[in-house]
Amino acid sequence: MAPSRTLRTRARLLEAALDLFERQGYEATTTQQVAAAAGVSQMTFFRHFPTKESVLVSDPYDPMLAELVAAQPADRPLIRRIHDAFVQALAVIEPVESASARRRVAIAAQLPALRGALLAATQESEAAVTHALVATGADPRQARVAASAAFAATGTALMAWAADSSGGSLSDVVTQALSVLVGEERPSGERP
Amino acid sequence: MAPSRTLRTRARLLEAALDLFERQGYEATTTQQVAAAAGVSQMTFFRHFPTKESVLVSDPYDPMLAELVAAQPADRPLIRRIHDAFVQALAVIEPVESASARRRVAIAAQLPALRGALLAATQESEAAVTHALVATGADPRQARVAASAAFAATGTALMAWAADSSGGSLSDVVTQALSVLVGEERPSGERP
DNA sequence: CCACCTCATGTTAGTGACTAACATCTAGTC
DNA sequence: GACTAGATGTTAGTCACTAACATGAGGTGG
Repeated sequence: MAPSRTLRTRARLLEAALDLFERQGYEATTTQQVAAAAGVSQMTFFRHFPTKESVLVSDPYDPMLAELVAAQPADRPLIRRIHDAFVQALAVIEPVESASARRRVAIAAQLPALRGALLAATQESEAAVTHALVATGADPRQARVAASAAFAATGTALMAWAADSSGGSLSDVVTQALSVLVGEERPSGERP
Repeated sequence: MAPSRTLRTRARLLEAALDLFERQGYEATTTQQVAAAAGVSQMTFFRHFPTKESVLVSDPYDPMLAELVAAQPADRPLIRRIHDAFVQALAVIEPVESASARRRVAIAAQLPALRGALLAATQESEAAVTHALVATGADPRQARVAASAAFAATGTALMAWAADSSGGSLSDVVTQALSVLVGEERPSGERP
C-alpha cells in the first residue's frame, strides 16, 4: 500500500528542501527552487508547509508529551515531573525520528534566526505541558515557567547535539540537560 | 541640548509604531503606515529598525548582565548565580524601562509568532551569560542549558506580567519565576 | 557669509515569502 | 467509462526587506 499522494508529495518536498538547504544554505535557497526540485509548483510547497521555516520545525508529539506529564505522580516537583515525562517520551520518539530530526536541527542550529524559530516553535508543546500540569493542581504561573524552562533547556541541548556530530544519543543529551535543572550540577558525576 | 536628529527620528518611529500596533494590531499595520505616521519614508524606518519585529524587541543590557553574572560567587549553583544577577540587573533596568517595555511586551505577548520572536531575541543575552559562566570554570554545556532555562522562564514570566495588567512589579514577577527553577516551589510564600 | 563635507533621508527598482481566486487535473468509485 | 473530491497549477497581488544612487540639511573651516 503506497502512501497517499499527499504524503508522497510532502516527503519529496521535505527531501528536496533538506538537500538544497544542506548544499547551498537555507537563506540562499528559495521556495521556488525547492518546489522545482520536488517537481511541483511553489503554491504546492506552501500547501504542504505553511512557511519555509516549517520544513525544519515540526512537532507532532505534543499530545503524547502532555499525557506523559499528566501521568507523573503529582507530589513531585514540577520540573522533576517534566524531566521524567521527557525521558519516557524520548524512548518512543528517538527510534523513529532520530535520523531526519538530526538533519533538520543541524541546519537550523546554524542560523540564529532559525535557532530562535525552533525554540519559538515549542510554544504549543509548552502550552500543552503547562495545561497538563495545571490540571493536576499546579499553580498556573509556576507551571508555565517550569515548562518553558524545560523546553528551552531541551532545545538548547538538542542544537548542541546536532552541531557536534560527536555523537551521544538523543536521550543522553536531553537527560543531561534536564538534570541541570533538577539540581544535580556537577562537572562529572559523584553523588554526595 | 536636544537629542540628535537620529535619536529623535527613532523615537518618533517607535512611538508611531506602538500607537498603530495597539490601535489596529501588529499584523494589520504595515511598515509604510508606521513610516508615514512618523513623517518619514519606509526606507528610513528600516534604517532605524532592521526588521518590523525589532520595534518590539530590543535588549541593550547584555553586557551588564554578563558582568553581574560573572561577579557572583563561583561556588554557588549556576541557576542561583543567574537568579541573583537578574535580580540585581532589574534594580537598574526597571526604573528606566518599565513604561515602554510593558507596552512592547504587551503587544508581543498577543501574537504567538511575536512571543517566539521575543524569546528568540534573548539568544544573544543567553550567549553572553553562558560565556560569563564558562569563564568562571563552569561546564559549557551545563552553563548554556542553565542560561537558556533562566531566560525562557524570565521571558515567559514577563509576558504573563504584561498580559494581566493586574500589576505586581517587574522585579517581583521575575524573581518569582526564577525561584521556580532554584527549587523553591510553593503555591504561596512561607519560608521553612 | 560662503563653500564644504558628512550623514540622515528620499526615490526607484527589485527579490522573495506568502495569499487569494479560479481553473484543471488526477485518483479512486460506482 | 462517467463522477466526484481533493490535490495541483496559474495568475496576480501584498508586504517585508535590500541595493543603488540622488538629494537634502546640519554644522565646520575659511
